[in-house]
Amino acid sequence: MKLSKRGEYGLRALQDLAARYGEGPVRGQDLAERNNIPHRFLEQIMLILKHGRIVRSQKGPQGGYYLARPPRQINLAQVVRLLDGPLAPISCVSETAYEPCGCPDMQTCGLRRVMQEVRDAVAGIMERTTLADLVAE
Amino acid sequence: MKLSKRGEYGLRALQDLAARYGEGPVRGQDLAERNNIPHRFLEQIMLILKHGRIVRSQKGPQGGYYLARPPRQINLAQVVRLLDGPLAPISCVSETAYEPCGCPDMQTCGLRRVMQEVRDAVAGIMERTTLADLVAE
DNA sequence: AATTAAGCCGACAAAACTTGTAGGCTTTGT
DNA sequence: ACAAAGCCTACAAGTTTTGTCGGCTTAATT
Repeated sequence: MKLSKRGEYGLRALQDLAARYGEGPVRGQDLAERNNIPHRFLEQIMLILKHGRIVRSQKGPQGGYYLARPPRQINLAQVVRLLDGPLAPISCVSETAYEPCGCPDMQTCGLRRVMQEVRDAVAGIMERTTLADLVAE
Repeated sequence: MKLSKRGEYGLRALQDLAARYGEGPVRGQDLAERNNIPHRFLEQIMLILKHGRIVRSQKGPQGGYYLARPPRQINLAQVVRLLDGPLAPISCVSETAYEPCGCPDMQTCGLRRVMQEVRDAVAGIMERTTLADLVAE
């Protein structure tokens, strides 16, 4: 049930960007140092976030990264799905990556019911929480 | 946020054992076949569950595995923690395996607050759900 | 125009974890 | 004695994670 470092670093960097929203691009170097993230690793993560249209970037001196939308419009589920894949604990309850599981009868599978409940709880929290919520006091 | 096959297989086997609680030992072979689990892999998993005092076993012919306690007294959190480790998405919100994270200020870390919420939701469901609930119609 | 600071991109690599398999041992019922 | 089961350790292939590296492109500044 773990979030990868990639996911954690990405969310931390975005939290940082959200706190500075509207102040122009933030250097990857600064993001890395402030949040104790290996710089070159973070670079890769920011690239994924860029391709996922979560952030935009500016090249050259005074360049850096900034959020593609206001913090309120970016929720954690989008980010985690992008960096860590589906939220569901097992794929037979995944909304975004469904696959049948090996249980004898899917209708009566108690395990499936519970895992569905877990998925819904996690997705619920992550979908209603935005970067703005992370930054709010 | 995924559960490993090890965890999934273990839970499936326990669900099976719960459905047959009181009927004596169930052969590993049968558990494996009914639930589409590789037999030798399941053997390892059952061993972990045995050492974790979730199941007991009987050697020799007519031997097999059975629950160490009534299904109602075994919750999913115990099992998942044993087979898959801590429930917390990041270790700084783990009850069973706390470690400080790299965020600048732990008190004001919004990410930590949300991950705490996720952990509590997952742990809540898993702790209040027992093997008996899995089997109930 | 040259310099330099930044991000972009692909390749690579060590380490850890997952998902098993295999061999041989021990226990126990018949 | 025999056979059926679990116990235990070791190993191994494949995948994922967690990065590192080199070089390229873009753009601001001098």
